[in-house]
Amino acid sequence: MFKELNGTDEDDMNAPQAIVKHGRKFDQVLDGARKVFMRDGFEGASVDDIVREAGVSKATLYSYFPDKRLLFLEVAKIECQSQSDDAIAEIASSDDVRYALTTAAKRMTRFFMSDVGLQVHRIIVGESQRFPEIGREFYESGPARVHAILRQFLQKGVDAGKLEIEDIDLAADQFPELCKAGLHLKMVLGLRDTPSDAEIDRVIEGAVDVFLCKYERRHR
Amino acid sequence: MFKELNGTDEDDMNAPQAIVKHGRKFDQVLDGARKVFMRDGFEGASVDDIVREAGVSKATLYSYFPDKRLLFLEVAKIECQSQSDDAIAEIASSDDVRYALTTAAKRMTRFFMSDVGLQVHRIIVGESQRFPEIGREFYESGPARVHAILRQFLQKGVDAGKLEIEDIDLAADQFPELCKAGLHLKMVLGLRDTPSDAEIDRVIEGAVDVFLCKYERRHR
DNA sequence: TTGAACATAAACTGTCCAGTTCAGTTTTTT
DNA sequence: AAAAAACTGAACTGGACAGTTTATGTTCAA
Repeated sequence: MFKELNGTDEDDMNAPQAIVKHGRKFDQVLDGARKVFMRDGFEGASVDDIVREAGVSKATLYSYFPDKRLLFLEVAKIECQSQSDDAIAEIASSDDVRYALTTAAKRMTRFFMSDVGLQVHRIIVGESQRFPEIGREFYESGPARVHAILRQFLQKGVDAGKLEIEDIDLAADQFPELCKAGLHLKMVLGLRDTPSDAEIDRVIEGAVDVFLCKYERRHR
Repeated sequence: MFKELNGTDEDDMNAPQAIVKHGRKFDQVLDGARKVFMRDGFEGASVDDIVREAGVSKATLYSYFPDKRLLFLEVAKIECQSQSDDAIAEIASSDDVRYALTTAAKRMTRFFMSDVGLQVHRIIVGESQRFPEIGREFYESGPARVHAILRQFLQKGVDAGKLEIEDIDLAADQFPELCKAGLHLKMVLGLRDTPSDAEIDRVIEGAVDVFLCKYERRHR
């Protein structure tokens, strides 16, 4: 992705970023930007704040990134990737369906409720109007991957005769929603503090209960 | 709400707004602001746009509202109220639990997916950092009321022996989440167009199925 | 019909901030 | 060590925009 407009393709084989140029202090810039964007949002973050935080001159920043928007997109992309990467990993590790779902749900939910997870969510939602591509980027690298993995897991359960699901896509959409019950919106709006692990566990247990009550194959 | 800080309580009995002053063109201002805020978001909307849209002078606007933030808060408050008012109304009208849930869910969900509903959601989420009170205002007048009504409905079902629920608050949180499955986030991020009624009905049916499978009392 | 309250247009102030420029310094390469 | 490339800091530009002021016009109640 982001390959489209890349006229000057400096390093052929391993171009992790395009459009943006690299240099010695590239990572400093990215780290500073990440910190400030996550703290203040897109509008709230000034480029001067970022260069101060990054310990870099403004000219350097602008030698890497053509504008603030692209810098933000880069940061957001990285956050989104790290999200789904450590949030799901291997769900299929157990053949006890309930246990596997519970474990995956806990990891996922703890990320949803983390400071970074919430702030990414806030910014993406708030800016998705202004930057439509950021909404897609986020969706593809987060929710869509969760959906795909869950879908595959559920299909396996069906094939093994453990689950009974007519509409797997719907089910794969329902489960993550159930995991948010009551907590997520309140957190996003800043109406409560981080739930304890016990609280999350209770919600997850409820989610798995409801989910499996419907979809677990009746053993007779 | 918003009564707390009202030092100068001009009209005693019927003070629909406080802090803000009234005048002939008050509604014009509010309508224009509503339109522009809903189109462009808080940051994206300039006061000059609003007065142009409202057909009113800037000075007039500032004679009603001390600043842009309060104007936005007023508009948001009105939107939030209208939200829950037409979104839920009377759920308890039927004693067929499945039918009542389905009907209420359809109304609720259609609002979630409407342009206004989505835009309010986007703006509130995006600005809840900057204006913490707006998050609470929104939550109280929307989701919290849904929760309360649903809670009451479920309790009635339990009392009547139709439902069997250990944790009613959790259940009342789960149901609205189930109704969003797959659709809401995609809509918020602008990744798909408004779902057809049929599509919404399918999701709702799935939500009610899952929900009642767990919580409907087994009749034997 | 007069005067008080309301409204107007337009220019103005002050601030904030993205992005640029450039002369000079440091680092890397050869 | 010399040349090339990367980086710096600080000042500057230009534009956007919230909020104010002023001088003038309109409405309506008494």
